[in-house]
Amino acid sequence: MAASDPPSKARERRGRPQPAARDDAEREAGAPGWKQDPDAVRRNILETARRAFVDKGLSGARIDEIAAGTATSKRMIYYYFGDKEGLYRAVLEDAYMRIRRLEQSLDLAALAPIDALRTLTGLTFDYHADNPDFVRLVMVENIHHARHLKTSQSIGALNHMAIGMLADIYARGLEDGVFRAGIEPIDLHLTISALSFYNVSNQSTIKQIFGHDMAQQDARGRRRATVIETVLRHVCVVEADRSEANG
Amino acid sequence: MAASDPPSKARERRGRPQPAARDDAEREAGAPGWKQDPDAVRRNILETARRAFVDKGLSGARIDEIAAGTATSKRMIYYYFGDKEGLYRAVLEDAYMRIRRLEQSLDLAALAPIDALRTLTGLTFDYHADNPDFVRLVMVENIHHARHLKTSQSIGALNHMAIGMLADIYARGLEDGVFRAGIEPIDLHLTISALSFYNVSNQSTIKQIFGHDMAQQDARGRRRATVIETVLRHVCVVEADRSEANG
DNA sequence: GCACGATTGTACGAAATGGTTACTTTGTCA
DNA sequence: TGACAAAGTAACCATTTCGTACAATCGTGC
Repeated sequence: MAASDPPSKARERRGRPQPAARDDAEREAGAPGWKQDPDAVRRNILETARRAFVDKGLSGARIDEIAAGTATSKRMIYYYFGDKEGLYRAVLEDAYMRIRRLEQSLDLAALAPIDALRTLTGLTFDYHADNPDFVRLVMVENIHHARHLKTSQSIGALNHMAIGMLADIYARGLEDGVFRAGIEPIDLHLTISALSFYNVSNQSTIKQIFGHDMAQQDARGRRRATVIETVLRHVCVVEADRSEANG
Repeated sequence: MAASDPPSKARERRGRPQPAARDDAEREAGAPGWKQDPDAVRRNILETARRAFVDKGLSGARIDEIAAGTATSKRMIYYYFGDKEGLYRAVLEDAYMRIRRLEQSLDLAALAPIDALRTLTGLTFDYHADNPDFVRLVMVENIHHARHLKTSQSIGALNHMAIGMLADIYARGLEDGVFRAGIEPIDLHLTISALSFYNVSNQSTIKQIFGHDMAQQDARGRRRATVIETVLRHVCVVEADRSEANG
């Protein structure tokens, strides 16, 4: 196997190759030297690819277009990611890693159950609205029956901890007597997710059919409040203080 | 323009061509004669194409595969639909026509506001669950930024009447004093839609990540009740009789 | 039954696309 | 300074895929 071969899994495992990459600034300046920064090249490719997959879907995205959008070349895409599916899987894994990191940074134990639920719902809503790329990637993956999620090593045993957090909040709320009994945490998660996800995923068709632009700031703000209110009303025993919903 | 040319719009408008098509039964029997049934051929193509687009997306679906799945040939696809996008648009239009027809057949004026809302929500949930193809088509269309919805003549001014019905139900509920004030019908629609849609659209990833199969009958039934309950709790002034949700 | 036009299967072509090879450029160290 | 290895590029190749030309087939009116 020559050095210029596309990296096999064995090769990748053995040790990370050290390709050189022009730093963007240096490249534009036309400076003769470049820094060796494989990670930057990887990230650059990943970001460009994400935009493409998110915009056109897996089959719709074109490797040549992605290559043209990067600071490097098609050769490097195959060098780092093997093939189109490998690139897509890397993009997907990256997206899930991010949301996982965010979840891990959350600590709602200090808040009262109702406030914790309000906060978690608001954050979930905001995350979706602020990261349409993530939403669209998940859409694409669902179109493909989550085939890549299945085969991905790193996402395989992901098991979002959102459920764990929700279960915790819910248990505390039950104990305090502010939440009603008989609700499954997964069900609660589905409700929060659905209301947050749909707002981004179906923006285009909704706008087209109803002329209602959910991306607009004020529409988004109002919708956010409604979603939080809906979730609280669903869980709370009595109509608790949900005057103004905030994160 | 020769007779074998793909039909231009002008030609289609001038008069429907009358292609012959073997009836499935006759074809399998190897009978020499066939009935001329262009509509059946059209429907057959449309149905096969829908399955393909729904399964692989717009770019992922292959014309040759679709042709192989029909009772007729690729030639006829181009004969009737011009090109791949034309075929896709026809599939999309067909899907929206169906849901529109369903909506028009609804008459909830006879029901009390709460019952009407309960019924409408249940029907919406059921329609989505029973027609995953429709849901996936809308997903695909959203991936493509509703580009084809924009350019479609027949869907252009669709303006779902679901909003109108909701507005009516809501107004009556307000009058009766059972619904609280300050809710936008469009907002209500978004909530119902989101909760119904997500359950189908994200089935694959949810199952993969949480091991929760939303297609399962009992899970679906429980979810249905939850969705109805959520909507009612959102709208009703007090916790109305929502013991067991039924359509 | 026969001619004619409508309908359909086959085989093909051109463009696009994923993937690879051969070669140049750049950094480094004796 | 010059040779060598690592990194990068552009041209290339094989295959797929959309779309079409052509001729064979079939129903229908005379």
